[in-house]
Amino acid sequence: MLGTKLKELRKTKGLYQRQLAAALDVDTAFISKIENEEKRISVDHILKLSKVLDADYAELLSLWLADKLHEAVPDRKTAKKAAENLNLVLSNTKLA
Amino acid sequence: MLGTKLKELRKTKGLYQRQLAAALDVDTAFISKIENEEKRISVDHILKLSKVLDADYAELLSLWLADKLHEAVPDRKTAKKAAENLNLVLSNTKLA
DNA sequence: ATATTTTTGACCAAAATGGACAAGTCAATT
DNA sequence: AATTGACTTGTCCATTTTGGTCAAAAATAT
Repeated sequence: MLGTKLKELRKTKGLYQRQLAAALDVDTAFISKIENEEKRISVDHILKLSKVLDADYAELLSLWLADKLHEAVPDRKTAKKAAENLNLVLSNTKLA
Repeated sequence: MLGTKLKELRKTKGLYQRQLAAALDVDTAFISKIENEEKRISVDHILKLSKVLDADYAELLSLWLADKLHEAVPDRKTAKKAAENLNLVLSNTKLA
């Protein structure tokens, strides 16, 4: 999910992988793998990319989270239930 | 979050760590660390524990997910936003 | 045809995971 | 005060995962 989204964002921005690679200080092979969901991206990379791509960080994060969830819980219904529950849990959590 | 919840569940069920350890085929030291949030628990362990503890799997999963999220995104507000977004993402996903 | 971009496959070091084991602590009994 | 049972803590280890690199191949313009 996230990789595909990143690729879309990059394309509509008219950027090359090379430019994202520079922003993260990695090579383009790595970017390619991220975009094709072969490698997972770390959260601080997401932060940087959200800036370069002018995208909403939290939105990208939610895709990252969705990937994690689906990886761990293949059953979509259960995953969905867990995600709904997550919001309940978090809304009962006081913010600092 | 999850470890603490598991400990509570175990206590109210009047079980010993020993019994959970048996269910997962690990030693009690490991259970102790899970309950005290020193080690992360895997998803299939969660499944087993949900049975032994007679708890809702999806609910436990949501705590597992919350832990993951907070680990990766220390900022609570951003985490919350991402979690909300997650539901949007998942509800637009067709179930198979 | 050739230049540029992207993908693929093999590989790697470093870190994280999932434990075991021994020894220690803490309460409750005896 | 000695023992027992439940839990915790520290150290250690093998295996797996992460986070990439590099070279070469394949697509895609030009």
